[in-house]
Amino acid sequence: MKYEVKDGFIEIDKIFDLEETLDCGQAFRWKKDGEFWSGIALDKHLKLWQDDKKIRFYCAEEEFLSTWANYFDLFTDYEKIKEDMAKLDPKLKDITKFAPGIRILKQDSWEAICSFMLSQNNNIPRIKGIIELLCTNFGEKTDFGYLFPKYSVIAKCSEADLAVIKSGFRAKYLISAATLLESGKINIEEIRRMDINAARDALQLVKGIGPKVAECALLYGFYRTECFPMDVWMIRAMKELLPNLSAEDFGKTAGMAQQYIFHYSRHHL
DNA sequence: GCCCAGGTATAAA
DNA sequence: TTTATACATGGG
Repeated sequence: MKYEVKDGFIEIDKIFDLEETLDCGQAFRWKKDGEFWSGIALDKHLKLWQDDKKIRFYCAEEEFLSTWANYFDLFTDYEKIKEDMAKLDPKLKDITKFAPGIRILKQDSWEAICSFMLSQNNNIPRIKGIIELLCTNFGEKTDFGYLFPKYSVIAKCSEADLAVIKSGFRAKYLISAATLLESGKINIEEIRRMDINAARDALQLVKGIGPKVAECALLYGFYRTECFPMDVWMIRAMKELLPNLSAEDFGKTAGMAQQYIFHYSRHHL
């Protein structure tokens, strides 16, 4: 990973795009303010900037290397992934070109579990709003904003306590996940080590996690890129654009491919 | 007002 | 085992 240490920021070549990556329905806490993107993830705050040639990370070199380089998946060659996709089906070339700067973020597991439980039967603007309320009401306050709340805090909550986040019927799902994690009946690190089907089964012990949310949580929260979340958009895309392809055809890069297809289908179907 | 949203739990067939 | 319906809330 090539990078330059400048005065107050780390600069890299523009090997991905901030908007396409931070606002494509995989993460919900990044905001654009003026010419900067900023957000809180992994209990840290980051401000970012980009132009046609460069991306800047406003943090120390140590934090860039220990945290953000991995979070933004900078060690993975997405150009190679897109080339392999184009070989699978010529239509995939147009699909990747629509948002060539997408990357799959390596998000916190618990936050991803919550985010995609909250996403069910819901729309992206409101998902963001609910997560914001969840953080401001139950997350630790820092000088740079509210952290994503720990599951130990949510495990102590009643549905009535969670009414303030206006998540509706999804509140009990958050409590179910938090309680199972707090009790040790499911464990993030164990799920990380499981084979993919055992991991799916473990997550679906939570009330509120079905096949789709489990797939999202494993892709975005555990970086299991063989996962291929199928929602209404993906079902339409696969039917209309790629009827001769299935998730298995993408192999270990299914999740990456899915994100390009999802983004494209939301804007073109 | 109306429709519907990156689904799932639950009941019924 | 497959299919239908309720679900809380608010964005568009």
